[in-house]
Amino acid sequence: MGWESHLTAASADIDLIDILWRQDIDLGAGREVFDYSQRQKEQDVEKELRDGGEQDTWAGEGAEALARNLLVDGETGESFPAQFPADISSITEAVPSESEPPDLQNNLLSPLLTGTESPFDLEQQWQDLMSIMEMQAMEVNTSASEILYNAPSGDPLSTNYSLAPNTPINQNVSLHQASLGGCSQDFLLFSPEVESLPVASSSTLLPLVPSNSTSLNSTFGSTNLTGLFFPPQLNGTANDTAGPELPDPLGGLLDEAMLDEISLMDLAIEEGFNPVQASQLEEEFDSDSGLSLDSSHSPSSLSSSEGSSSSSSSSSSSSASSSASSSFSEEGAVGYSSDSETLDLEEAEGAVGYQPEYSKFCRMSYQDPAQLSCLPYLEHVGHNHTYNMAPSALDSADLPPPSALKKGSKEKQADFLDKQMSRDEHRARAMKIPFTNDKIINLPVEEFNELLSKYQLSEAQLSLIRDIRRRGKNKMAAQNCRKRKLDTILNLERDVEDLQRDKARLLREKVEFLRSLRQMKQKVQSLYQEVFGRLRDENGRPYSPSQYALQYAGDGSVLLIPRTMADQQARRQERKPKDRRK
DNA sequence: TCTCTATGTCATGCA
DNA sequence: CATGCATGACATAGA
Repeated sequence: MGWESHLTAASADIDLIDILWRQDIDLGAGREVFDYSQRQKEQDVEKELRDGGEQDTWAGEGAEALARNLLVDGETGESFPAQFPADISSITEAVPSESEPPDLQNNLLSPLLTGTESPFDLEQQWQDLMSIMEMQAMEVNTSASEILYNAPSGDPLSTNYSLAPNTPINQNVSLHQASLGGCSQDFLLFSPEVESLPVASSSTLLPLVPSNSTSLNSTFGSTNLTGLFFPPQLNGTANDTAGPELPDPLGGLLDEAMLDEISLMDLAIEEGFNPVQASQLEEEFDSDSGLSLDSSHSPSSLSSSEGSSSSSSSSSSSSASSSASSSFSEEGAVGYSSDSETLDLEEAEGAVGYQPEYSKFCRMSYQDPAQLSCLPYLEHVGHNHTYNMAPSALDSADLPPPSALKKGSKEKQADFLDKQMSRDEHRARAMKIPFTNDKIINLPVEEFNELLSKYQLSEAQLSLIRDIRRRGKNKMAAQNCRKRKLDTILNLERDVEDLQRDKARLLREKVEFLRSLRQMKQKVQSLYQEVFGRLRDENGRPYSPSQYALQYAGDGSVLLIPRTMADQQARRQERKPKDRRK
């Protein structure tokens, strides 16, 4: 499909979003940029980013163009701002197309062409170019539907790039052999639309291939160089004239899944990374982390695999749990807080088992403290069973409650002590249990059984003791459990923070990679212009960029092919990744 | 009075 | 099987 049709539709079309996104892959712009629900919010950000300079322009230009109907490349979906560096704009204006008059091509000069440039320099540049292509091949080759790059493993310079034997224009002209005119003033730049060439067009082919290796297969598997060589600005100039859409081979360097997350986050990072804002943005990105998310921001880009912190957190929490448990044990907390509930004698005499309702119905004015003080177990009443109260605090906390002001000091104290006792302590007192709850609960089983054997206890007393022990242990267990749970939550929060930091760092690195990738593309582009501009036909005249283009074949050869064939091939190959995407 | 938090307790499962 | 521990669920007190 052509880009124009989509652009004219210009509505919220998913296909258009896909296209724009794909074409902006090499620009570092994520799919989110094209999300219409998000676009409005992002426009301001993008505007700021664009204003920030050329470095920041590329990231959001697709969406910007979509929103403003700016110039958008019909092939790549890439828009370009009106202001260009002079050299770039001159190039883009002159990029030839079928509808452009040929004389426009004369405006183009390779910016790198100089009369003093030595052939060695050119070779060096060509070597660089081939190296880049090889890198590209390694990344792109894995995709069957992707344009095939079968870069030669050998030294690129050792490759003999020659024209196909049956080309009507020239035969066996390698790039080395091609007459490299010095600084031709009327050097014509090529058009960026060219991508590749169909097999059937071999008769019109002008392959620059390694010696006799120009198989049609390799030609078929050739790769668009123009998308690689031309920066988005250049591609954008073909908007009005060009037909075929051109996938960017270098886009294959970037995993789609990875690029899915490029968006506001990246932009924010590139603007000047703010960890706090980044974290907030990440939360909006994130669909699975359980954090506050806004899926409307990027419905199509939500990566389904936000790093789960379960593993790390579980390990850390488990360790924390053990530490928490041990630390808790060190506290020796018994967990007896104030509880004024007590049992009456009736219960004390007749209680067989613990009845929770008793504490509600039997709230009573217990026995006279003076009497209780005579009981042997009362010597332990003052024992600090308060779970979270320091002994000194307990000792000094003898302020009587207002209700007890009229009572005697002894009574007040007893009342207070009574309130410090737990229900089980009250029950134990009521049942005349001859040892402390602390012992009941904390003694080891053997010692506990020994203790029980020392006394003649009724069945009711034994039952209560067992209940006290059970409840006491469970109380501590509950406290440990809650502390563990709290620690787990804290560890998870810490893990989330760490992961957010890691994510922000990775995004930062990604932006840097994209930036360097763009620079590399620009370099390759200039090298392409350099090489193409120095090619000469049998009459010593340069090839017209509107009619020919260089094409990188899978076997490492470079072909000089007619643009019409390349356009057809480009259309054919453009459909593949799109179908694959669906 | 309602809500929230801390704590105790029970039931249950596991070791 | 008894015991202890862990934990979810519920109840309750108190701020």
